[in-house]
Amino acid sequence: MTFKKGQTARLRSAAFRRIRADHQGELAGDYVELIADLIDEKGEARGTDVAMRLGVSNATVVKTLKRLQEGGIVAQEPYRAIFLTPEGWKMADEGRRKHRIVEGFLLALGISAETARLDAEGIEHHVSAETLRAMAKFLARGGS
Amino acid sequence: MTFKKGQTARLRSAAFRRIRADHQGELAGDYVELIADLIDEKGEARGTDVAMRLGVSNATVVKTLKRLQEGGIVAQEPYRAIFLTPEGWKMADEGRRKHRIVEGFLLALGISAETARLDAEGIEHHVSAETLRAMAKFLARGGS
DNA sequence: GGCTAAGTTTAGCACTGGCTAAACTTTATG
DNA sequence: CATAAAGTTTAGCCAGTGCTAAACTTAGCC
Repeated sequence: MTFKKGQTARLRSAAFRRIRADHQGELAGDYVELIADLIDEKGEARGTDVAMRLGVSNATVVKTLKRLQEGGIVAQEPYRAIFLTPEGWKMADEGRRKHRIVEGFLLALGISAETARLDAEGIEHHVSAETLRAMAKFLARGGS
Repeated sequence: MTFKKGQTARLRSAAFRRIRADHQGELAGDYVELIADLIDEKGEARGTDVAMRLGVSNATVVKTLKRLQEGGIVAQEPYRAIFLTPEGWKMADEGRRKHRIVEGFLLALGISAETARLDAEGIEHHVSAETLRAMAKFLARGGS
């Protein structure tokens, strides 16, 4: 996504550009959070578990992990469990924090637990720092 | 995609499945809303305007419009302006309604106008009917 | 130790959504 | 009314994210 600037810098397009950028990081975020959860839960993350929880095939997981590995976010030896690099852990923790706030916020709004979980997963990657702060504040003062 | 290793995995993967489905419709939604806005604003929607506002190239717009045309959402003759089918208008109106609610909700939360606009664009496609209802209700009672 | 089941990776395909460059059509101007 | 400018389309490339089927590795069990 190399947009060489110049007269192409239209204000209106900023939002859509950001969304496309968000989507790029979204998949990485989902993988990393999931891997972190699996490690916390069961001590290790295996490709099959990741595939199952994301609802994709093993092959897709392998391919994606390869990209994430090149990005220095995860580490893995062939046929072995998946680990997170320090960078990966940082990303996972940020993601989980965001997730907690968004889901908690939706619950405070009166959304059902099931929907809150589903919606939070989608919304979490599109929430700016400012909005996240507002949600946290809303939560802190008990949803009013 | 046969995972019967328990309900937990199935439930978790549902969220990610929905997000992938959302993303598919997201692009269509963006195009259609934008085209509707352009028609309302200037009487017609041209490819160049769409490209400019979305921040993508003309060629990308042409290719995407072709798919949307096959989906019966937009109509266009070569070298002419873009129109929406009745289906397209329905989609655009729903999208704009959603958008208004989400953006209004963020403003009511105390988010700045600029951020509200940006975030709403991203969030709008991931908000369930239930959450949208809650946001509308929150708005209706004046943000409390 | 050897077999088999489970788990993992590779290979190859499809589609989406980006891009640039070049060709073509429409429109505006002198 | 001819031609240049603006707008649009086509062609061809690339990367990401999904899939299935087949090959390979690891692990569990006689």
